[in-house]
Amino acid sequence: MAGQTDDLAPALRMAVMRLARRLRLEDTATGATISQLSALAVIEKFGPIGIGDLAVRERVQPPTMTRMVTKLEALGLIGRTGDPEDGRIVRVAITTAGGKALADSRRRRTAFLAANVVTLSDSDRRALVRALPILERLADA
Amino acid sequence: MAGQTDDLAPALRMAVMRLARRLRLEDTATGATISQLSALAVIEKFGPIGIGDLAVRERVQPPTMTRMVTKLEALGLIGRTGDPEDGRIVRVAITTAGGKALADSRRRRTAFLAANVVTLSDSDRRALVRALPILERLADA
DNA sequence: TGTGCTAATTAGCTGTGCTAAGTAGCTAGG
DNA sequence: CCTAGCTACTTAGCACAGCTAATTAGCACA
Repeated sequence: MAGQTDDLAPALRMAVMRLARRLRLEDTATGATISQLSALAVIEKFGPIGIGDLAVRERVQPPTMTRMVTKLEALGLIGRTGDPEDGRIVRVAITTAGGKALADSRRRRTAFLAANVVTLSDSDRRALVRALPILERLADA
Repeated sequence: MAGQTDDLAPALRMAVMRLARRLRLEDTATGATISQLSALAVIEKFGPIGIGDLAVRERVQPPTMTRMVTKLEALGLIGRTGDPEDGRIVRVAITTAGGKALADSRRRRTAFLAANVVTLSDSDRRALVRALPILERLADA
């Protein structure tokens, strides 16, 4: 048992990286990429939001977010609006097309994982449900 | 309960991607990158291995692996050797420098996750231990 | 011999991360 | 008022890692 928990961090690390890479592959049909859609989801949730705040939430440097925002805007999925009170701030908000794309892609992107999740036993699924908030906490640590 | 499991796939997807991105950031001091070290670990484990097999194991296309191998060789972490029986095959094996680098980096790379894992309750840790093989299975599905 | 298959590579594209440096706007002190 | 410094974003340029398409080299077999 000691060995199990001692090895937990490296094993978890490897499993998460592998699964992430696997999930990344299941994208591609969408037009937008995983990272773009992740940012889009944050934009949808947190309304008109500044580039810097968005970068912090996505744990990315501002220039990276500028580039992603530029691409999302070119795709018509978001709109840039200036802040009326502070001319330095550029706020971005999701468009109706963006919301639709997000909903569509959510369904599609989840398909691979869902298809495999349904093959799990109830016990395994419960274990994942239990582990999920812990993973989220680790990601935000 | 139904809601929990219905939402499992998308929520898990998001958590895994976020954690993976976070882990990627904790690298960088190493000299080699996450992907390179991941490949290096496979090379260490599976001895002299062909580029194609390596690519399959890492779920990557052959050209990607060729490039990574080239870089690892330039760093002196692996060596290329031809297969005596089949001239098409290029086998790679880890060097002593590579083994050392791998051991060093494993310690370092795991630090972030380990540091946060120790703050978890025993119950949470057990939940992760339980979920780990399931994540691995999903990654390999 | 030569045809077809396999393994690896090369070439070139895209996306995503970074840092450094530049621009535009706000804010506070003189 | 105006300038000095700070903040927000952008631009420019680098590296890595994924991909596909096309090429090179070697094997196998008729």
